[in-house]
Amino acid sequence: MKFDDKIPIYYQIKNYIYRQIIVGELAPGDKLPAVRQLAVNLTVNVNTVQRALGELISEKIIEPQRGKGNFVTEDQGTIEKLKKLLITQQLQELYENLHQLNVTDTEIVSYLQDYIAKRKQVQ
Amino acid sequence: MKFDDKIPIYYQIKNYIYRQIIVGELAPGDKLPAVRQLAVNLTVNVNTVQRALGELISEKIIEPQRGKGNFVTEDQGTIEKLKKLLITQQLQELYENLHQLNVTDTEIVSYLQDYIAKRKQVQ
DNA sequence: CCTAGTGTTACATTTTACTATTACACTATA
DNA sequence: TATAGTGTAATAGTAAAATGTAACACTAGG
Repeated sequence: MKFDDKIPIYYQIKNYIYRQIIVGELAPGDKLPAVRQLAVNLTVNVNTVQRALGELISEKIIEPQRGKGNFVTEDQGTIEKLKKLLITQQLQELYENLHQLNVTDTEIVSYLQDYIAKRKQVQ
Repeated sequence: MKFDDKIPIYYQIKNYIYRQIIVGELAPGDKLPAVRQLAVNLTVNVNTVQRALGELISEKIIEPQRGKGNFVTEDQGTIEKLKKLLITQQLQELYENLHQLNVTDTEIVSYLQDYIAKRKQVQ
């Protein structure tokens, strides 16, 4: 996996697992790959994987079972809330960053529409 | 100044100066605060400021004059290009991150509109 | 010429993320 | 009960960002 060298790897792994859970690649109750396997897949160290998982455990997104593995929470509400939170965070980041560049509300929307339209042309 | 501890400080300083130039707080030809003064203002080390300025110099956004100071480029075109680049980068980041969460093009736009509408209510 | 203000650079040190390695604890199963 | 698969944790080492400090080079003005 390719990482952004401006952001801690453990943090990018955390978001990677967030995404898998939200899109259903990892369904509620599913067992995650073993930490050593994840480390190999992502070409990072076990401790780095563990640091990411540790935060997911604190947030009750996954539940560890010693000797068995890590499992996605069965609580669908938690996952729904997570998805909404992540979306809102993304929107907030865009909004604040563009406002700091003196872009107005209406411009933000129209710029986004232009951007999406341009993407479609290319594809 | 408050920094995000997930992103290098020098990088955040670079973006901070980008913003000041784009919104005109620093106009073309303006002299930036002295590096030691910037270090005090931002409560960071001179070398950290210098690292941020070094990249801005490489990008021709500012021009150093030894013994005098650092000056914003007089080339308005460079600044315009920079603004467009930053906006596009922000849009791309939002787009890709939300798509990874299985959010469709139309949903992205409507979520953004909702977000802006909600912000207005609060204010 | 001297001094204050400026950019530039170098060095040692500290901090943190990450790695490599090893060990320990628990579970399931042959 | 032995073994393989799992999570958990500790230790030591490396790399990069950031700091503290100092020195050097250039400019302007008295």
